[in-house]
Amino acid sequence: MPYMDVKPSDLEWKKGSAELLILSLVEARPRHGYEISKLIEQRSGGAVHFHVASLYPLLYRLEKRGWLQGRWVEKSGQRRRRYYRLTPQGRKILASQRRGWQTFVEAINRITEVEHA
Amino acid sequence: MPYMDVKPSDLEWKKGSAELLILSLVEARPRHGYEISKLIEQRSGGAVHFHVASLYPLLYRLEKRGWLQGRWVEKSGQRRRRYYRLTPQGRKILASQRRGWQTFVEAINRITEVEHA
DNA sequence: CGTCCATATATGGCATGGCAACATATTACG
DNA sequence: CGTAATATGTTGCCATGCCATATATGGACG
Repeated sequence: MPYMDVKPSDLEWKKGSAELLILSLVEARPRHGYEISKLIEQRSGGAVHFHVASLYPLLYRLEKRGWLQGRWVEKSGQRRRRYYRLTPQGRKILASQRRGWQTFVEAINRITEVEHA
Repeated sequence: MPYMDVKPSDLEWKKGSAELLILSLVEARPRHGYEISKLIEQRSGGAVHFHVASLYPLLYRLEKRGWLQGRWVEKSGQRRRRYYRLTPQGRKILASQRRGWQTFVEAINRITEVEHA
């Protein structure tokens, strides 16, 4: 039976938000993919979850665009990790996306507000 | 040259928000597709725009799911219009989606907040 | 020492949903 | 009569996220 799930949109809302999330999380310091995915879950209290199958390809895309720069780090007693840091261009994009997200949310709120009389 | 657009996500953010927008707009009274698309543009100040190629198929989906009920209305001096009204089930879904949207936005904001020291 | 779990990265194929482009009608206005 | 605004509709493409699966390492436990 399809459409049993009352909230299919919860899944769809995520689309496009991943970029902003990742850029934000590597703003303060470089992080690796797995760390980013854990942070998203923790900080959202489980409300938002990005699968690794979405995350890694997205990291490659962001690096390809020059917004992130990745670097392999190998430490004894650890599996190799690829740390991504925000490039100057990425920093500009992040600022722009933060503004855009605010504008978007305000617009959605304005439209979906309960009509008063 | 690809990726010239600094904000590809602005387009992606919309994905999934359309359901909430439409359900909200037919909450107070029945509306037809064209009216809904105009309202979205007006109330968002042009920040959000849904193309008809997204809108009409979505209206059919929502009707198919029993969240909306459509009805043709013909008036002299007007092209025929299909007015959609919110069903009782649709009303429940709308309430649920409003809550879900709030939760989602709060989660995103929490994750993307600038880190304080 | 073997097994299981958490860590960590990677990929092929699928589903969803918005968009561009195109298409059809009707009414109003000059 | 041409053009714009209104109003609905469809086909095919593309971007993005998900599922399932795969590989590899280290630590804990028995």
